[in-house]
Amino acid sequence: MAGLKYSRQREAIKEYLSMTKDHPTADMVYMHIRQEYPNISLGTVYRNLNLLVEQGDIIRIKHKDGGDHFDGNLEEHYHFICKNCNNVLDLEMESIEHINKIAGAGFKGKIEGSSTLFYGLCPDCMGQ
Amino acid sequence: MAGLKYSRQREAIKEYLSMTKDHPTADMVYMHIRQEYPNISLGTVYRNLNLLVEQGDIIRIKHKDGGDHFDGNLEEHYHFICKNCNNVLDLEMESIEHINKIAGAGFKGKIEGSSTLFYGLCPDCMGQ
DNA sequence: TTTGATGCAAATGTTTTGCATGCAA
DNA sequence: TTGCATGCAAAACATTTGCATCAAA
Repeated sequence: MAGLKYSRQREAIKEYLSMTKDHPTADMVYMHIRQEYPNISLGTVYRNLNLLVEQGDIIRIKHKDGGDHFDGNLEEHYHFICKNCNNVLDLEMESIEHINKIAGAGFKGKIEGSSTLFYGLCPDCMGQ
Repeated sequence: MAGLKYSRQREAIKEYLSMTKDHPTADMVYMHIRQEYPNISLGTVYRNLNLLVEQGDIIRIKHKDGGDHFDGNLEEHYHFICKNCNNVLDLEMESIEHINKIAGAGFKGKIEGSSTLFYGLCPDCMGQ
């Protein structure tokens, strides 16, 4: 009954997010896909981004300023936001999945996961 | 030159957030403060919430659905969001501050902090 | 053909802002 | 008095949604 149909727009969005190392917002995705599909609408971009997040094909990153950012990199990794330039970077670091056990220790509910966002100054902004 | 002036509205907001165990949104804060100050405007609530976050008097929690939530509890603690009822709960758990060191290990920038959000099912939603 | 996906535009929900007035210092 | 804070309303954003049409299956 689910019945998901193929759409080239959705494929293009997924493809773009899996290739880029940026962490674009919905609007940035829209701007990019528009180069290939000039008629695509922002609504379609939003619909597909939500769909892809639900399916687990991409990750949604809640950003302090403006809207959400999206990431097509499915390998376990962590994000860093520079408080100066606001860029989102990938961090190369060992897993911190153990924090879920720590959180679950005294909790009567069920911890299914967690999302961590690191912040500070990125390499480029270090020298002021 | 900053010159911050006293305002009873701001005090009321701060007071409310430091007392309640809920994690209200801007609108919920507005509704509550309105009982004491019927003329307060939503704009004032937003202005003061932003101000208090900047000053470190309260914490902003980015929630999946709808707007941000706010917390006046300044002691180090962690938050949990139930994927079923969407409530925000405080978690009693040991510190996981060490993850900042882990993140900083191979990073050329500067990690100043992090925010972690746990999610899953809360005790009330466990039995369906 | 049947039904999900799209483009377009209008609608929604949240947060910010301009401005005249109020109030703290 | 000076100038930050407020109330009000309009504006700015980000995101969602209704609907007629398009295109997979």
